[in-house]
Amino acid sequence: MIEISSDVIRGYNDTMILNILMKEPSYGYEISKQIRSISDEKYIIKETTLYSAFTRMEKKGHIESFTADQDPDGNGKKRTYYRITDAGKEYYRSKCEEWDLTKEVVERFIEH
Amino acid sequence: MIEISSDVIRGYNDTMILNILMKEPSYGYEISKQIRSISDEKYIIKETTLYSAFTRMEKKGHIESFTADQDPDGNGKKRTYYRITDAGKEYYRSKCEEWDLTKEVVERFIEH
DNA sequence: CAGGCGTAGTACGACAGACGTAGTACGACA
DNA sequence: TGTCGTACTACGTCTGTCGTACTACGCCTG
Repeated sequence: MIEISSDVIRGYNDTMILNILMKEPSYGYEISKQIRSISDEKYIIKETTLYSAFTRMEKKGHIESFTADQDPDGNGKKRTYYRITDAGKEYYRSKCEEWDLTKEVVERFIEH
Repeated sequence: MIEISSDVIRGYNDTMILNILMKEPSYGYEISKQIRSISDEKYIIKETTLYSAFTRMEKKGHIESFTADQDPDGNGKKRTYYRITDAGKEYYRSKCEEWDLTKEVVERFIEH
């Protein structure tokens, strides 16, 4: 089975994360599971890659973090959630446009 | 105008170069011009990126270098040409397959 | 009741590939 | 004479990914 190498997807980790956050705020572990399932197990993001993406994107102002209880019934456990900002949405949309262009260009160098 | 960022195309520089070398042996400057024109000026590979790709790919055994005269009439000037090897062809084909998969996966995270 | 698994991360250093900057060298052409 | 196009090379920096390792809590099972 062919695997997706991270160098290929490198430019799109942030975009994938943002795509998930466009629907609703979420947190690391959940996002990682979603990427895995949306891609049919074809792409599994590494923990370190994911969490360093959060730090980077928060610095850039594309996401915001907040903590919330793990259970609604609220035992003390907290999780770090992330929410996409307006700047993040803007960035996500530009990345989508960029993708269409990139896809078209790369395709010219691919033989089927 | 949207520009293709290098992180996106990162995993495909080698593939693009190999695509050009699949047709015939070529050399740095010429390959750079071809990438530029095939992509309609949308992707311009940096010199340093290109030449370091040659070194890397030669080490991996995907390409071979040889020198040849710049003009067929042969004044002393030489150029370094590169030729794709069998291993390089194999690698190129696998990258093309990988691309199809990657494209499909990334697309699931893109909104149009 | 001990140990493993799932959940939910953090810390740290290594590495590869792309990039910025700069410099070389030669010929054509104005 | 100087600039443009051709055809590179050298060197150091930066960014993002990855390997490894460690913490901590709760649940389940033997």
